[in-house]
Amino acid sequence: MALHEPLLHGKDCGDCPIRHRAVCARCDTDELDQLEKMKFYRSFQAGQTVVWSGDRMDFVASVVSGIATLTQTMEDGRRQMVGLLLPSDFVGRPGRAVASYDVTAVSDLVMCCFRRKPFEDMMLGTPHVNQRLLEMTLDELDAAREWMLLLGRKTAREKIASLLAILARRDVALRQRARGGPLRFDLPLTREEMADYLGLTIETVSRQISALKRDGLIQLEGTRQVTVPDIRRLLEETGDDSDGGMVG
Amino acid sequence: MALHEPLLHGKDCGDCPIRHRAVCARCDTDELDQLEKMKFYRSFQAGQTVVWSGDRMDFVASVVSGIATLTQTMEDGRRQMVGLLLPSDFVGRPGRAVASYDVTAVSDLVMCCFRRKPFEDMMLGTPHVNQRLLEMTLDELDAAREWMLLLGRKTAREKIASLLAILARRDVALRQRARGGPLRFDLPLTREEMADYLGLTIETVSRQISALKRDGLIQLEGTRQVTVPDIRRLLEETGDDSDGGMVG
DNA sequence: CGCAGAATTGATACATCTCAAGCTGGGTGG
DNA sequence: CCACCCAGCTTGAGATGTATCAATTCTGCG
Repeated sequence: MALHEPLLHGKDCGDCPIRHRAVCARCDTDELDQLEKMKFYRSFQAGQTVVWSGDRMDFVASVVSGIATLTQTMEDGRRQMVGLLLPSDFVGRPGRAVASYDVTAVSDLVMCCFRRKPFEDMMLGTPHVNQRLLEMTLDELDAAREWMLLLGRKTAREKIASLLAILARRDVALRQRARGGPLRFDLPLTREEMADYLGLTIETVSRQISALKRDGLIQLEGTRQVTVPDIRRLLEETGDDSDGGMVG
Repeated sequence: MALHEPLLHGKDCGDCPIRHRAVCARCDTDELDQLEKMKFYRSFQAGQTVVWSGDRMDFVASVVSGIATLTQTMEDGRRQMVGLLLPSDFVGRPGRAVASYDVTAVSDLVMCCFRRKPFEDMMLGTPHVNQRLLEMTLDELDAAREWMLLLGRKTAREKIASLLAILARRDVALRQRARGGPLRFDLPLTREEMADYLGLTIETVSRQISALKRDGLIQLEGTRQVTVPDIRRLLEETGDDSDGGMVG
């Protein structure tokens, strides 16, 4: 296990790629110093489990790079993904030492972990971590509620289109591409992971992706690289109000 | 409109039935005084809309008594309930003046409203409201994620059983009934509201309730009053791990 | 080159939706 | 006090979307 967890100690928060978006976003230099003392980095390979639901978890953490998933599993094996964790997202719950969900690295992953006790103590003293964490939690709650609409009411085609639109949007945000041009990005998830996220089977995911391809809404290079020639046409398939802030 | 909104000003926070569970739970007397100055009560009749999604909302609020729902509606009319608001639950998002969801009173409802601006100002100064709101938001996020599993992976029968179990549990908590005995409670929701909550049609809700009745898992008095002779048998139908803290 | 996991495709089953009647119970007006 | 009415609910029959089961076919990689 230690093999895959090289120590990245001493890395300076000032150079951190998620400094301005993570739970520490509002901290001043004093507070950052405090955090530095309780932090340590951990790395995971794609496919590794970060924690199992029900396990004790002595830290909370921010995703620094890579992607992780939060999933729930029923006794008979049915699985539902309940969160997709991207860089700067927060993992764990202050005040609760036991994980509520399985956390899995779907790509190579680096996390910035804070020892639970000092982190909780800090939250009592300084408001900045609290305020930022509240803001992030409210955002996650909104995202979860949007996903509830998707899971409860959307058709399989709408579900796939919605997921692709979200991934495309994320890429737009990252790479600041010109508006209106074709978008290209890599799917970070396997078909099975997409199925778990969307409440579908792997076969239905595959069929709907093929259908979107047939209809010219997307193109595929291999099985992972997606090109969206016209994002507006894809958005029309999501079932959402047109123009969710994505185009002009 | 004023007809249905009698002014309940001046009511003392000290006597408030949700004093110890709402967003103000951790406030000291000074902070309560501050809140008293920005608060006002509003009442709604069953069926009334509190706010429409997209509307400006100049307050945030706590449910004092009654039940409200949070719903999203798609352009073609498909609806998904994304939250059920019970006494002490919080409505609105600090820092956002526009409602994200439709809020509807499903029973007669009293809300304790705080004017937005002073409330937001207070959150910057004192940590207690912030801390409590974070805790409540994390609880809501957990509930939303549990609901994602239900919406994405559970069968219609499991969905109905899960909802009934939750309502039964809530009643246990309120009335502190003896363990093991039969439970009786009133459904706060119509079949249509249940359908919107569970991602089903009204007909499927009705059929599954009839099926649970046929199988002796529940009894019905009229259309709203439910008796659960053996809660464990009902819990077995939810698909969840047995014994979610409900029975000793 | 060939293998194993991932993905696609096909045929069929089945759960839930849709459309269409009825039913029920509580309220109202004659 | 009864007849009626209406919203909410139930039940039925048939349609449909997605799951299930079963082969193939890709794809990346040793």
